[in-house]
Amino acid sequence: MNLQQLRYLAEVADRGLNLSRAAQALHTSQPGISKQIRLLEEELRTELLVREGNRITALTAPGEQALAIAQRVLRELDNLRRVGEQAADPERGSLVIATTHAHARYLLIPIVQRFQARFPGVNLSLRQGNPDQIMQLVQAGQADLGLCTAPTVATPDLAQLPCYRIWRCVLVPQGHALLKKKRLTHRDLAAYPMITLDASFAGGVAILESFAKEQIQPQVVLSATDADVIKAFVASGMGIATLPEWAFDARRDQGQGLASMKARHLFRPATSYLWLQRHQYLRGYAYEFIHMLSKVWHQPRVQQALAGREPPDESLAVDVQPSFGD
Amino acid sequence: MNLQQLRYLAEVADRGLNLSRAAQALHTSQPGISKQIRLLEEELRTELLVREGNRITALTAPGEQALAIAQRVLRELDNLRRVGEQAADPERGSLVIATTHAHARYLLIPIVQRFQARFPGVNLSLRQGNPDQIMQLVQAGQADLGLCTAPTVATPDLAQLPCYRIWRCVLVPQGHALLKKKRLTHRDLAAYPMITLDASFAGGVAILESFAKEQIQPQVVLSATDADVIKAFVASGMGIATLPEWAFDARRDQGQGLASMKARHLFRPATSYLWLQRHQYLRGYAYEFIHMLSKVWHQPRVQQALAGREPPDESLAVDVQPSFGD
DNA sequence: AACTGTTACGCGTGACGTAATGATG
DNA sequence: CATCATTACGTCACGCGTAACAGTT
Repeated sequence: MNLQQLRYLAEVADRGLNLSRAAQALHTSQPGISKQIRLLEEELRTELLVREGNRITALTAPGEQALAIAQRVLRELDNLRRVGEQAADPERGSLVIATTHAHARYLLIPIVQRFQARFPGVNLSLRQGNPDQIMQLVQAGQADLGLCTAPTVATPDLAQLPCYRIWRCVLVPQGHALLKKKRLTHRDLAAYPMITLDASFAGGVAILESFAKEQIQPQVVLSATDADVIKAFVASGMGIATLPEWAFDARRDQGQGLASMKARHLFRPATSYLWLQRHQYLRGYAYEFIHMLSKVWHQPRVQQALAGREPPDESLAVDVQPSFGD
Repeated sequence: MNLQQLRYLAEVADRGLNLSRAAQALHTSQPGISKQIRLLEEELRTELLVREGNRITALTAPGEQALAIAQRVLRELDNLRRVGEQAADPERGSLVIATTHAHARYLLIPIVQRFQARFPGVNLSLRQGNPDQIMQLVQAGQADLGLCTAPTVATPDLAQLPCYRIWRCVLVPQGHALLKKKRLTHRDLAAYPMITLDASFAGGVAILESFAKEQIQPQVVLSATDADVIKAFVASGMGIATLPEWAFDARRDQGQGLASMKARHLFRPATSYLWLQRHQYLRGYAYEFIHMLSKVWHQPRVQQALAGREPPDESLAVDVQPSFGD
């Protein structure tokens, strides 16, 4: 039994049960993979792979379990490496954050700047995606933390830290008829074509549900995953939209022919969460980053949430104060 | 990075940070251990052990974390081996059960017999101890399952499955004055010297608390960890005792000059739990054994409890029906 | 043919054990 | 001097790569 064997098994599974590709990905020879996996099977006295002819078509039942174990072990080895890095140089390393366009563009920019100034040695990278993709990245250990509203699929092994409370406003072109209204209603909005967030975003779904509750059918002409795209469409007169309040920058967006209207009485706030893999070691600066995101989440509380068995209280989510640091 | 290095690290920690003893325990040379640990430290670029002169006196902070990781990895490797064994021969293997004397002697005997008949290839072994020791065995992976009332110390990573509801009876010598009473009271009992379970047993503590609630001070002359010892003392006239109802065998114990009296109105039932290490793979026959213990705990429910984040409902504990299969 | 996985074989690294050295109470 | 840990060194095994082979599409 051998670490390589576990690495090989995991990689083979990752590459669609193709030894050649796994070998390629690991920069090693293909017979080596074959041999080591056979040795592992021999030691366990169990076939892990289903071989048909000269193909591998599936994992056996014990193979599935072995794979799960291998993945856990490999994750722990990653953690061990991080422990070393943390001790060797706490200020140097990398941090991968998976989040949505809107969070990255409007919330993270000032935070990222402060973080970079504080930790110039940390290689910070952002990955964008929809909530499902974000969860997947965090789950797989390809991102250290995720930041987005709750996704449509349940995922185990992820801790869910309430972070921001997101109020929506309504975005209209300047000079739009709605601007004369003192207090918007669902019915007012439904009179105009609407642009929403993609259904993979909780924000998008929540808005639609709030209309459904009023028994009103809004006319959705387009859905997008990018707040800037939505703005551009609204500016071009294609319709009105809802956006997080902090995604509207009065200073700049007014120059683009846009105006925003309060809508807190129409839409309940969404919550965006910080997502962490329970079994992934976090570098010290990752805790610092989280603390910069929300003062609520200092290191001991994060660790408690990671260890804890029930999700933390929703009320820990804080309102976002608009700050355009760019 | 290497499995051996992790094994060595764990063993060194286990042997009081003594390389020589670790080498001895692992049937290998002492310089080998030294070398490998240094290699690991070199790779992580961090000292894991605190060396003073030519002694190792402590683990560094990263060393502590590395040790924890190493232990998790080693546990997973154990699991991997078990997966192999399970697949290779589901009916052959070993099963270690840690429990108290009373459970072993009065509850487990018939179950063990049935289990042995069903799985003659399984090497079943029982380890006795008080609840704290039992938890420790399960926690360390030295026992596959524990069966006892709740211990005095909290332990993480253990799942706690309510199993039995234990009613107590009062044990007196035959012809004892108390036998004339129709319905016992705390005050009646306090008039006689009493023999209790050791304080490390929840049972022992619970009985004393029930007296405390009545503001009555029983006169405890002796505490023991063994139901048979208690019986012997009672038979010899040293005092009266409380015992689980099923620990009194009318057929046999009456011959020994003992009698039992109902006391369900005096003492609330205790709950005994099945304890499982959340991260330890259970062989198929282990689930069978658990099912024999209590029909309530079939495999899917056990697995759910292992994965679940909150302890299962207390009401899953069932009354024990006395059955003396020996 | 192109692509798969397995078997055969030779090479070199690296883990191990023995022996020697160093350090400490 | 007994008891540790570390350094030095020779040996052997094992993991790896190349090459040849075998089974599918």
